[in-house]
Amino acid sequence: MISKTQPARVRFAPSPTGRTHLGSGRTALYNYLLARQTGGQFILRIEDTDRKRYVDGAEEELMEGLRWLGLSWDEGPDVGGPRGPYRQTERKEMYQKYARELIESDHAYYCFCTQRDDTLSAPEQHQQHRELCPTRDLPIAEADARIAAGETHVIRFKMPRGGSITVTDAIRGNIIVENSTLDDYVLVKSDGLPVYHLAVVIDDHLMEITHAIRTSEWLPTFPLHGHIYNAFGWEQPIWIHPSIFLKPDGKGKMSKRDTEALLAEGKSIFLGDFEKMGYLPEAVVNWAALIGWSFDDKTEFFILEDLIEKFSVEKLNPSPAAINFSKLDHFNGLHIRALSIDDLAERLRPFFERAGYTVDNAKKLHQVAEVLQIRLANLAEAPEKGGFFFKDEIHPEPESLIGKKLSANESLEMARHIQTLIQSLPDFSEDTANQPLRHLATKLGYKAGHVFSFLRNALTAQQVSPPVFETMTIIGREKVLERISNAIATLEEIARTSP
RNA sequence: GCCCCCAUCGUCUAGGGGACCAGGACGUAGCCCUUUCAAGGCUAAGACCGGAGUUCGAAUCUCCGUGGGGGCACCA
Repeated sequence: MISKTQPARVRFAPSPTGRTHLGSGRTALYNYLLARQTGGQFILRIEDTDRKRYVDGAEEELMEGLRWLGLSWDEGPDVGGPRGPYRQTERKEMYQKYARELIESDHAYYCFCTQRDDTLSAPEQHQQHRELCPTRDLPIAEADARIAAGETHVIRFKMPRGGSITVTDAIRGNIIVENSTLDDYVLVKSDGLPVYHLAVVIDDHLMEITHAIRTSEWLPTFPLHGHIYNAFGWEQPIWIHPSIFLKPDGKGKMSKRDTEALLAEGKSIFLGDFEKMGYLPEAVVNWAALIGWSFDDKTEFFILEDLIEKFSVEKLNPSPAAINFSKLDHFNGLHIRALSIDDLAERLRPFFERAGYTVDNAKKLHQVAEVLQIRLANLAEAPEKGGFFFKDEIHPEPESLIGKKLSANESLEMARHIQTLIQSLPDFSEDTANQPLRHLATKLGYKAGHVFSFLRNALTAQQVSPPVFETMTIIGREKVLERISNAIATLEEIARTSP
């Protein structure tokens, strides 16, 4: 049982090698939740030791993504902190010092082998480095001399030949691995920078990390990390390995090709894309939290504050989970509906503006938000569903103004009656306008649907729209009458040519 | 090939020996509500991978299969 009262020091440690995935977002989220729940610290550490894969701007996008989700960190490269620096390339000297310690305690050795030895036969290529390396047991003094002479080298962990190691994951229990299946992993590269395995151990130790959350991709090298801890004689954090996300069909993890295919169908798993696709950070958080974690057998709607209170490592699910975009849409709808109208209005504003509409009337925006709220699966569809509210002129399809099974002349006649009635109405509320319009339909021998359908098309130029009365109220008397007379003009035109 | 992890409806999951002829959610279908679309309400179909054990009793424990996933870099 992981204590909720002992402050947890946790870290999210991504490498700036590309765009930030939803999976990273979830890992960051779980870390954040544990820190906030226990009153501990959430640390952001940039693992940038791979200079070849470094992508400019990735760090910025990553931070933006975390901020968008609402995950704030207490220590990190931008805000600093007592255990910095928080960028691994800035910690180079520390790693070298500790690596030397490992050499001197005979847990590691200098290796001068070339990166890929083509003189090796095929079977030898598959042999463990441990069995091949000529300098594995070279005296340190001799190795130092070769290094001083400028010979390129790496530092490798000296994996025991026999025995086994037990490492413990909080959601999977003990994992026992034979050392014979492990090899002499490189710890420090020839460029002098550590590889992940060394850096993570040293950093987590020095930063006093109490819980290390990372995905199950790290399980295969988990035993190595255990060995490194043992070599240093350090106490390990509580390890937590949630499973990775699988692509929507459940067949394997997301590849570059998959993410591109997703983009092509208007979906994305990049944190940086959700906002402009109309998703609320609240929905993404809710959705991601529930992939691989659950609270109970019925509660699914959570905001960040709920999750801080309710998250528990014990309820993490060890099996891999396929992501489900329709569930994201569902959560987005729930969170849109949970927003206050004012909040929704302000979040909608940029979407209307980006679509080219001028939104200078706050009251109108508020009304539009109110009427759109239950009709939106995401914010991005607002202009398409409610753009007509902001247009000066609309152009309904002429055919759409003709009632079902009615002639143009009949429709025209009905439209004129509607116009007269609307003009005489004190206002457009459902209470005052509904019955008169229905009576009108009955009196003329049409269906109520004919009347409403005409109004809908005349006022919105859409077959599908918010309810007519609310729409009329928002559009306003002047515009309503203008659009009706425009529609009548169109009908007159049609009636002239094909009555 | 070798190593590791995992295994309940199509998907996400509840379940930690009897409360389960297995509950919830998404999606799907139908119905209700209704001026369209939604939202909401109701209903339906839909799963314990297989085989041995352990036990009075197993979705739950053990083992073996099988299946799925991950990893085998001087990447993280």
